[in-house]
Amino acid sequence: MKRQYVEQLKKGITETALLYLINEVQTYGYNIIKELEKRTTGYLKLKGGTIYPALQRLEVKGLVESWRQRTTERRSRRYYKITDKGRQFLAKRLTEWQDFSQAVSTLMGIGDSARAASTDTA
Amino acid sequence: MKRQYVEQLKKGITETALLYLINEVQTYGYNIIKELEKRTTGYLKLKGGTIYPALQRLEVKGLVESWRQRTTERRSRRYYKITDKGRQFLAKRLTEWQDFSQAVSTLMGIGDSARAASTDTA
DNA sequence: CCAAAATGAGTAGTAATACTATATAAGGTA
DNA sequence: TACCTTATATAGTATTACTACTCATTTTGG
Repeated sequence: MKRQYVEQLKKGITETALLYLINEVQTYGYNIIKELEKRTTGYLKLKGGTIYPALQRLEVKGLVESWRQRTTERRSRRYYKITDKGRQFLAKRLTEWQDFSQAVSTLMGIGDSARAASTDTA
Repeated sequence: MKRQYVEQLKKGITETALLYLINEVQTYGYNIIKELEKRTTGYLKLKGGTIYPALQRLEVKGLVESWRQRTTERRSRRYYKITDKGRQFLAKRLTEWQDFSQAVSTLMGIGDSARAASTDTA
C-alpha cells in the first residue's frame, strides 16, 4: 500500500508515459503508440496488447476520461483526456521517476557528476 | 527473445543492481540489501523475498557463482562472485539502463537541459 | 479492380518479477 | 528470559508487458 507507486515504477513507466502524452493533448491509443516510438527514436515500441489495457486501467482509476469520436461515416476512435486526478497523479509520478532514475544512476556510478570516483574495488 | 533484456529492464533494475555490487567485490545477500539501501539513501529497499530468488536466478544463468563460507562455528553465509559471462552481461545492462533512462527522460522533457519548456498545453 | 497494407480497437493467455508472510537458526543484548 | 539483528529461504499473490489473435474500415499500389 505505502509505496505502491514506486513499486509500479519499478515494473515500468508505461502508465506515466501514456498520461504524459494525454496531458499534452487529448489523443487516442493508436496515435500514442506511434508518438511514443517517434519521440524515443524507436526505442519505446509499445504494442496494442500493452497500451489498450493500460488505457482502460487509467480510466478505471479515474485518471483519464474517454469517448468515441467519429472520424468517417463508419469509423471512430476512442479519445482520452486527462482528469484533475490524473494531473496530480502524473506530477507525482514524474517526481518519482526522477528520484528513481537518479538513485539508480548514482548507485551505478552514472551520475552526471561524480564519475571516476574509485571503482577499483574489484 | 529479441529484446528480452529491455523488457526485463522495464520491470526493474534489480538484477543489474545486484550484479553491479557483486562485481565490485564478492558479497552475500544480506549485505546487498543493506548496501543498496545505504547507497541510495534509503530509496532502494529490496526485501529478502526479492533478492534471494534473484540471486538464485543469476546463478542459474551462470552470471554469478556462490559458495557457503563459515563465519562462526555454527553459522555461514552464501557468498557470490561474478563470472566472466556476468561481467559481459553487466556491461550490456548498464548501457541499456542508460539508453532507457535517457529515452524516458527525453520523452518526459526531463532532459538535463530543456526543462521549463511549456507545460500549458492542457 | 483487387490485394495488401495501414488504421484502429480490443481480448485471452503466458511469463517475469517484486511483494508479503512465513519458516528456520544463531548471535548479541537489555 | 525476551527480543532484536543477522542470514537464508520458500510459498503464494498481484501486476503488467508480451505474443497472438480477432474484427472492421480505409488507403495505397500493382
